[in-house]
Amino acid sequence: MMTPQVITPQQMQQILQQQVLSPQQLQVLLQQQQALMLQQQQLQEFYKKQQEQLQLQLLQQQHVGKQPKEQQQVATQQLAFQQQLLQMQQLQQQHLLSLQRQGLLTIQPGQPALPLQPLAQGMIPTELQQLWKEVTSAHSAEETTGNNHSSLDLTTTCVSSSAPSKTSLIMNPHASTNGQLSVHTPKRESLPHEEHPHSHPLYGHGVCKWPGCEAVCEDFPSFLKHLNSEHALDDRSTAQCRVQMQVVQQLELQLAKDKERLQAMMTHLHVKSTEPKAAPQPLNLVSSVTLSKSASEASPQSLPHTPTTPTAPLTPVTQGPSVITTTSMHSVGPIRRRYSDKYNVPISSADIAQNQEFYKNAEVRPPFTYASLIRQAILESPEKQLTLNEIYNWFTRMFAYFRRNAATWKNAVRHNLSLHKCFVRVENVKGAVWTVDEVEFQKRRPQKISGNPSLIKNMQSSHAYCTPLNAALQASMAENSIPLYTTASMGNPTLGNLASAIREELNGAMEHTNSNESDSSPGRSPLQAVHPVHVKEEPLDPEEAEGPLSLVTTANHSPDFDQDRDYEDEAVHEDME
DNA sequence: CAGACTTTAAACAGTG
DNA sequence: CCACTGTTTAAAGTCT
Repeated sequence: MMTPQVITPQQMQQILQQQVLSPQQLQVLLQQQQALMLQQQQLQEFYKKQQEQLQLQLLQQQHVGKQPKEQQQVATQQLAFQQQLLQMQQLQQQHLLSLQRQGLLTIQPGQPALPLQPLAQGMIPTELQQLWKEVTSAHSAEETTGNNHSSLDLTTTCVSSSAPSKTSLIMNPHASTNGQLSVHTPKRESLPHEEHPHSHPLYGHGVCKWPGCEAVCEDFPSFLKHLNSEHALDDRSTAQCRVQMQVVQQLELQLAKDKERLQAMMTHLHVKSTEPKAAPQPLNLVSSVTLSKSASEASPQSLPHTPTTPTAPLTPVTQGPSVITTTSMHSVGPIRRRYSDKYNVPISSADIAQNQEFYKNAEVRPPFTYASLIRQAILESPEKQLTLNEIYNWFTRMFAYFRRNAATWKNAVRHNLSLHKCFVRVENVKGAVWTVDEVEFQKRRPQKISGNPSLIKNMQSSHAYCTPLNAALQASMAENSIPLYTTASMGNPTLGNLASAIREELNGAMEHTNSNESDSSPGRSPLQAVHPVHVKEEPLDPEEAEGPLSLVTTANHSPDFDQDRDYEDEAVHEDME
């Protein structure tokens, strides 16, 4: 019941500054959001039915094609089909969740979300990196058709090819209200809460399901009261609606794509099912199971004591559509992964910098070693030296992930400082500060980042085993998510710094080449030029909140920003939101 | 398989 | 005594 995807007032402000909806627009959006919930249910049903339908068809095909060999092929294809369908189901949910969170994090309303450009492919947090890679390889052919994000004509794509009449029947099992699947523009009459007097898409299990809310409401009237008071037509709600709208758009876009894909598969099987070539993803039927399993089981392992992810293991992906949890991050990101090994991703500092915004807001574990992060923290400082506490502060400032489990990662930081020769402790007038011995650091560059065992295990279980199956899902996630990350503000002066550090890490990990540009001039990435601010201020005073930096992270209790202890308690606070 | 490396945990000492 | 800092050891896991 944690609500990690809280949208902070500051974020709200930012969003609102971009654009504000008119009440009319808001109305429409509200309806759309409600309809989205319905859509989800309908689509779930639809996919299930569709799957059954497919099985029937394929069985028939088997009967027709007598030869055993042929049957085998068909069976294989069938399985692949089932995978695809399962994928789509999961995709629906995952996508909703993820986008919802991501959208809340970094969406910039004024900016069109649709130009799906691979802006941040190198630095996409955690799985998104993999996702992106797989997208670009597996999905690259699919040119973005997605301008008509608003139309979800299920009836045309999937259905038409094979079983038009039947599918349309099963499409909406509880279509008592709208007869056909009017996914696109929800009709007033079809709103769920009008079907059932006391059911509301924004209300379930005694909690308000307004994105980021989850206030407890004992009964429906109190919920309505809450809804009217807390989510009235104001700036905040407006902005949240905007976000939700983008979520919907992305979902629709993705769905359209996957439908297309499915149709292609179906068409392919229908027309030439005797073709020697097997289905696209013949390998692992288990993977669909594994996917959800790994998502739910691996998470607790990877974040053993992270109060932020309690819902991850507990919330199966098959939850109701309106449930928004940390699962939305799809394994919550604790997967540490190098970007370079398997994929030679060109990495631009822009990518990195843009991604930093993500890490500042999302509790995703940054895919960098402690040593790299520490080094970067130090190099970012005006005098290339930091006290331990300042390093702590940098971590919490720059990475939402490090606002929790302070005992753990702080210990790790200290451990790294002591352990690595590249970190040199210097006695200062005011105490001891830590510096970086760049030579030493470079020495250890060539080796690869391995990272947390459990994390890696997690990654492997979910990636290696499930890769083929996940392709579509991942593709969709990546495709839709990436732009969202990248739209965030670029004004942070330290972006370039971290960017360089990260680039550093990447360079080292990739080729171990040309590693001088970044390390010798830590803050001088192109991005930094835009914002020359930071480096000047408060070399030693951790209490001082640094203007641009603190605004996102401090959300609920900005004054205490630099006191890490607050972050440990943050779970409690955030739950109140 | 060994070695290098990272992460996490924990014990311990010194200091204010 | 406590909290913080810093050092050190150990275990577990990955990667080459």
